[in-house]
Amino acid sequence: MARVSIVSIHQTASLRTILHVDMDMFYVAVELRRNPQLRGRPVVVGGNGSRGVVAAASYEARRFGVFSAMSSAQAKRLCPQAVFLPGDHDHYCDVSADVFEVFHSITPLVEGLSLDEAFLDVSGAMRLFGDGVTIAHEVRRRIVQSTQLACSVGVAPNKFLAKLASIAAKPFATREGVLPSPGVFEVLPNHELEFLHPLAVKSLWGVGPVTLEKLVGLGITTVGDLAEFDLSVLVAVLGNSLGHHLHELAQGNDTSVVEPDRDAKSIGHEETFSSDITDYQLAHDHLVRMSDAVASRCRHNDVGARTLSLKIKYADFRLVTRSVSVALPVTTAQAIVRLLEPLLRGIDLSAGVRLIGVSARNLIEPDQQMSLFDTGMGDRLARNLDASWTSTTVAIDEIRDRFGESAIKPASALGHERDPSASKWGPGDPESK
DNA sequence: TCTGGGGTCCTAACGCAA
DNA sequence: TCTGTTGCGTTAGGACCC
Repeated sequence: MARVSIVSIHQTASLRTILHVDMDMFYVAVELRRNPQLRGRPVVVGGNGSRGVVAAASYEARRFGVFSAMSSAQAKRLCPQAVFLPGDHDHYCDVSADVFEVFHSITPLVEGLSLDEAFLDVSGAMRLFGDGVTIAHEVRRRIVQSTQLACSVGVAPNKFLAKLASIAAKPFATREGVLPSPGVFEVLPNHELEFLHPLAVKSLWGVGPVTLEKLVGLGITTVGDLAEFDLSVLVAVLGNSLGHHLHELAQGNDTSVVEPDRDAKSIGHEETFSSDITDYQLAHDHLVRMSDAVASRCRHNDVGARTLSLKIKYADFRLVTRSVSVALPVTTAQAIVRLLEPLLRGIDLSAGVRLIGVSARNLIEPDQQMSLFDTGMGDRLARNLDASWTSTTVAIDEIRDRFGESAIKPASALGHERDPSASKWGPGDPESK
């Protein structure tokens, strides 16, 4: 706790220097490192099947209009001569660990956003290493030395601007060739708006296709337009949270701090099938396999899940989710399957299922579990508690045998006397609506 | 032969308890 | 005892990010 308060006091100091480091075409660069003969050629990493998408494209491939998130099929049409690689997530994780080791050699205040990018709060490291730009060059030098990989670094007084600055620091692919990149780009204090206001409004964090369409409908195309726009209208159109959020960003304001060691909020696994599924038994087999993958990661992270979700994407891309919460966290595949099985049975598979996903949310660490006994269901369980319940592994059968059917109902129903003829799964049951 | 897989955060509706 | 209010947890869905 003491460390957290020191971090927050330090980071709320009025003048911060934040770095956003983004590896250049990370997955592709890692592949080129172990296959140097591919350098200079268009290379695409991503799902290779008929339903795959591009995870990363080399600058040479981008010249042909290939970008991440595009379907692999379209990428092949645009650039048939590209080398398509399936991707090796485990290897990328290993290389990412080396990159993050470099970040931690500069400052402990490192917040990873993904395998290949992170925020660094270097406000406290400047006495040792020099100003923000000097540190940015030092980070680049150390990463090249340690991994032979290139990165781009944005330097700014807050996270949001640092993120935009790193984009400005990146190489840019055009049809004619790849423009050289500065590698480091700084947004100076008191010059934030000069940098920010000419940018397209879609470059703001939180503006995706849907929000962009609404903003364009209001006549807003640049960040400058947004900054001048009436806040009350913005809130009316975008909602309270997003309206205020974007309005603040447009003024260059972002008070969020660099948060090291953020715990995962959910653990999930999902798969798109090469052909659509209509058979319940087959769907059930996939459910078991994915539950096992999720449970295994939960145990590896030493957490139990109080909420389990099932996600189904139909052949026509309609998406449905079903979830169930339990009083005590689960960590076994058996328990997850027992909870999700009834939800899967309630879903009509006849339209064809393209994707099934399983995720664990409401994650609880073993030492937090005892706090469950302070509330609701916990009181009842506690009276029957013995030492074995401190285990993180709780099988549903065992809960049912020892505490009755109500113990596996949603926590909202716990402690309430409900009509036994009412829905087994409470208000979330689609059958009960 | 359009549209992955890993996540986070927000909102609305609803039921229940105080 | 009844009713309305408020707050909270759960559930479902949507938008967004890399």
